[in-house]
Amino acid sequence: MENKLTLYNTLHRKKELFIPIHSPHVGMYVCGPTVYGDAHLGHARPAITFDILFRYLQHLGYKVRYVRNITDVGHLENDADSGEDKIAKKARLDELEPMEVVQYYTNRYHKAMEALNVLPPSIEPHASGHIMEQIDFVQKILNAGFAYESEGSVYFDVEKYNKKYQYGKLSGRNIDDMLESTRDLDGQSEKRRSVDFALWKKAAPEHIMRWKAPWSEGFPGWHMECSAMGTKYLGEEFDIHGGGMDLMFPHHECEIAQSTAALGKETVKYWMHNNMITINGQKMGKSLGNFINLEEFFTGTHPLLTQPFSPMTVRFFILQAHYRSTVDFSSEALQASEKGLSRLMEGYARLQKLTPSATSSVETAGLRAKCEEAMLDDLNTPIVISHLFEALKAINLVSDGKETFSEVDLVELNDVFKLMVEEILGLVVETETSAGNEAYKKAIDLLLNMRLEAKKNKDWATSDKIRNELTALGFEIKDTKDGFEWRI
RNA sequence: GGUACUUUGGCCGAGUGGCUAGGCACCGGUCUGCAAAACCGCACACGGCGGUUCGAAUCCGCCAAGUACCUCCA
Repeated sequence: MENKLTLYNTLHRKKELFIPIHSPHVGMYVCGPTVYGDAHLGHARPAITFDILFRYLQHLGYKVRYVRNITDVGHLENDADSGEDKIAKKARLDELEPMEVVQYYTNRYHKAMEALNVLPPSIEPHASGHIMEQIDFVQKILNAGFAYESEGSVYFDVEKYNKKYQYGKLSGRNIDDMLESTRDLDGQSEKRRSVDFALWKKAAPEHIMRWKAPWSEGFPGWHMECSAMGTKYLGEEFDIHGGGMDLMFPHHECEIAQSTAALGKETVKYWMHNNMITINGQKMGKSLGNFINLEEFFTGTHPLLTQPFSPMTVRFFILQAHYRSTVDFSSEALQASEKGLSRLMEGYARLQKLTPSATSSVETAGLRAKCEEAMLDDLNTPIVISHLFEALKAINLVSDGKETFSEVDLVELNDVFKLMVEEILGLVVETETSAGNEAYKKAIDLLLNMRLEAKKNKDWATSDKIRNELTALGFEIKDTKDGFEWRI
């Protein structure tokens, strides 16, 4: 497969040419949500970022197996290896079975992703459904000598691992510094070192989520699931592992250590991380209490929002920034995106209705190559969008009858827009298509046709009455050369 | 304290050693019965101080401000 896709590899801090291990197959693993609460804007970012990558790799002709997990066990509340399981806590508070909590939020996550037009992954494994694989993985690490048992729990021996391999290579951390800065906190823990992390935890008597293992009845450590499920479905070596930047340490660092310890080799070739979303310059995070649910965006029911924003607006907003930049949220920025998106989508709709002329009077031939080039350069979606807007100027001029497109150019332009807008950026026109909706649309058309008649007869009073009252109801009426357009 | 990153016009947000990113807003114009939409034009941006260079916002150094990670978070 010939292409020049470059991706930024966090492991080496630079863009690298993407060469799959087993072309044309590509294996891609992305850390999914811990399902103990509603999805928020922060969840939308990796989902959309890696959705773009998934779509684009397929466009390039690769056969992609995309695995995105659901974390439903092992993710603890507090410092690495103590505190309550997040799911269990939510279940206790709501008086539900843990799996009820999991199912409820998984369903809601799917619904939100669908609204954002995020394609479902090829496989969506649950941590709780892969306990056996995780136990096996822990056993492998023990057998390799990089873990120890303590009071029924199993911990990863970071110091010993670091003597043979390098712990901290992904996040750029130095183990000696880490040991030094935390040494005085050590003492009564069952861990030998504070930097060690849990592979298996013995369950406390009141802990309801528990499974039998050789060491105790308990549950796997948080980092275990990704190592076990990633290698199960994608093999001991696979191409891409993605996730939010905040997962780089400790989660991904520990994953690397686990896999390398158990298998004796590097598992992931390209590590990719999307940046964070900020609110007023501050990271959106659970502990800060400043995160906004996706549903609140869609309904506009959050104090920071001045109005509802549609899923496509949110998607477009995220795509207008590069995935490795932080993007600062504000109602103002969202409004700008909303307007920009509707201009883009209206222009695209107009394009599909244009009629060809004998020749083209404006140049748009380079659009496809320019868009591809931007995508190949580490998925530069903002540049793709800027090229589309430039082409939009030509489209609008032709639509106004000021310029012309030849049939060849028109077909090409339609093709590129369909490819880039719909298939790669995944932007779709948001419309409801029920029968009642159709009838309602026809009724509006009828009214506007009556207005057209009135205009012909220079009956401005009637014409303005129709337009003004529709405007008052929230419609936007635009007169065109030979008719009208409207939207709500 | 350690590590990393960021700093671009009113707002958002790309980018390259010399060539207009783009969007939104504002203002002016074309069009229109009036408007809206569309189109055209407009602001002539790159944290500060030095250095490298024929030339730097883009490379290097120092400084300043901010953010993130080092605990859970996408």
